[in-house]
Amino acid sequence: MDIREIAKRAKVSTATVSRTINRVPTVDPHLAKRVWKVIDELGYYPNTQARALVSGRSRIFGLIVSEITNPFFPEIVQVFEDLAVEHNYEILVTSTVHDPKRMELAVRRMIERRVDGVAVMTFGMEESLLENLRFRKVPLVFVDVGPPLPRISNIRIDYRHGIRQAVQHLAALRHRRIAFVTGPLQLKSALARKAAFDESMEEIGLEVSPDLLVVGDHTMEGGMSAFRNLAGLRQRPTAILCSNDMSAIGVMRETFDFGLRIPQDLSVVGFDDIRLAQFIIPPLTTVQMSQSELATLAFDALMNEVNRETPAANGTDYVLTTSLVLRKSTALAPGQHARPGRAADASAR
Amino acid sequence: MDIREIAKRAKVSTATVSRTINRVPTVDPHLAKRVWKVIDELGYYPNTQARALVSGRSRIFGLIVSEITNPFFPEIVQVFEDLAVEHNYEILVTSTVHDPKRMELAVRRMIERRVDGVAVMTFGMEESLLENLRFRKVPLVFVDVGPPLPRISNIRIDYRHGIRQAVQHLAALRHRRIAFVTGPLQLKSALARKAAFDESMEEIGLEVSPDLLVVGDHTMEGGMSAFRNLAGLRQRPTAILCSNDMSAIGVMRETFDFGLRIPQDLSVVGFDDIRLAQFIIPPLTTVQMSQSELATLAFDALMNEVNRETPAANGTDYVLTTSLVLRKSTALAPGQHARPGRAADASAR
DNA sequence: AGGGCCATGGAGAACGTTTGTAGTATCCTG
DNA sequence: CAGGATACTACAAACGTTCTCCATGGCCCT
Repeated sequence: MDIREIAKRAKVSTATVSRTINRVPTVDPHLAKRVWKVIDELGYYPNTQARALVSGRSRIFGLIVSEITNPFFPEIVQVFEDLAVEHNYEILVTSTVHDPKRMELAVRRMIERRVDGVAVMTFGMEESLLENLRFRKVPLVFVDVGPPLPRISNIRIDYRHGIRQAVQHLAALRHRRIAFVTGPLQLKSALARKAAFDESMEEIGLEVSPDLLVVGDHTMEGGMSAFRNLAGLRQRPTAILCSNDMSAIGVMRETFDFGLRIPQDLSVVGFDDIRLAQFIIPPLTTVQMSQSELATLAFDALMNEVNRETPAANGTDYVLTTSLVLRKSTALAPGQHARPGRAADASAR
Repeated sequence: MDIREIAKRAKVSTATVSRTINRVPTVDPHLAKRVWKVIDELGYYPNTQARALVSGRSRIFGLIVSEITNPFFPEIVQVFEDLAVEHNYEILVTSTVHDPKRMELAVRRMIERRVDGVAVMTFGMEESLLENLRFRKVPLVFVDVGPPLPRISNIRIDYRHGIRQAVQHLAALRHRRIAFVTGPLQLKSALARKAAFDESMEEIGLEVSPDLLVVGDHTMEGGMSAFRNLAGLRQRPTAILCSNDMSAIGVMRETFDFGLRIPQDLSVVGFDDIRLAQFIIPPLTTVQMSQSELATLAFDALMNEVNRETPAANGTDYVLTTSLVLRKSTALAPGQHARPGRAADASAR
């Protein structure tokens, strides 16, 4: 069943049917009604591939994430899908699992399907492989790492704001030995988080000794082994800030085996605010980087680019800020009692 | 850049280029080489929509899940995607969020994109809306709930096997008051799990009092409130079997507030074996229903159907069994000491 | 040497839409 | 009532492939 069948039965030309479906205003309302009637009766659904072929727009957006099984991403996928559906777009999700081969393949698949744009939510892995897409003038949106070129948008994340709040929150609770568990250091976003931590500490005159900087990998296991390192220190930290929530959860899990209580014996702060963060015991204080806002910005960026007549020479930037959300995993540093004290001054030495 | 451009530069016809790309064996190796050279030089990628239009096969499979943010599903999506890529297929994932409207829309989208098959992993919600797909002769694969019709496959889940193991495991640990937290009762799979529990209990002569059957909703919050119900009982259960892992995790979280220790004071068993199950404290004993096997079966079912010359009259069935995986959330019932006793006999009264 | 067969390549018709352009009623204006 | 403007509608050419014929040429066999 195709558009011709509809045309025949409605006694009009295929052109009119097409125009009716696409709601071109010049078609006579009477005729349109007749056409719609036939369409409904026959249960006709237009063939998107034929449409795409002639119109040159596939109405598909690619969405590249690094690991869909990482709890951070499903939320993004969900929101992105919602928006896509709403705008009559389809999405092609792909999860690279940190494998350049898969990334390359994903790019090829997207080009073959002639996607109208691609959102790259891998936080700084292998963007070089996307050269091919750029070359073909496909609108792209990155998180932080996109080059300043036409048709390339960036969502700039203000890591500093949230991390600074977290550090100051801990300092206010009289923590002075604050550890930081980084993410994988080849990841740009992990580097940026660490930098934000360093700056925030320096700003309030707190020293961060190398002991207290331990590298993780953004997984729960990474957090667990990070804590084991930290626990082996002569002087353990009283608070740990983690580069993401999964690490924080790993840290918390490991403290359990050491018989430490959170937050009484140790404060823990995460980053991301994945949904799980509010459900663990105790609920995790963390820096929120809204996944739904991120997805929305990415989608809008693509949509804007698609509808733009002439692309901006240096692409467009969008900003996403982060901010601390307080829950139950932080408390006054051990040994500090809740009395007006001068402890905070010590940090100014 | 299209196939004609390649043809011109390689000094052959478009037919030959097409044959070369599709590796039709009748093309002279010499010529083929020449064609490939041009293709590589120009970075030509065939246009999938044009291909799909003429060949009548889109090489897209739909994948409908109920909630991608539910930790059970991302694993399925990942495995399904892997297989799809491997077979040069694309997937259209959609998450219905238990909304019939979204389901209906998803069906429309899939028909418009002319998918070659759809895997419906919603475990028994709103299959009626898929009538439209069946009508259009699109191969479908369901979990348990598909009707016996041509081109409709089913993955039959053997809930009983795993749940029976779980029940017997608990009985062996001398639990007699075993509670069951169900899923949402409109969900077929939840019903099947409950039925398997009932049967398994009856089989070993253990009574299941109505008190101990509490309905949950497959979420963590549901598990939490389920446990609150159970805790209010005159006689609390010593073990709780849950219809899924999220409920179990909720139960465990809530026991924490009641000052109960798991497994010493209460044994908990989940169902699904989501990845998270092994990372919570204590690691959850649960009935495994392998997500990757499920995804693999679903994909293969679709693939088989697509390649079948004449569809089987009643569709095809595949079987997935479940089985208990022991971790740390179960122990001897409280008050029972690890001595050879006659306690088990009591259940035979 | 001539005929027939096989291997291979090419022409061109689909596939189901959109869309520019040309055509035709209908209506208004003078 | 003629003539032109207006408001639609129909025709037909794309879009980029695949695939069915059909043609060509080389080779072998008698």
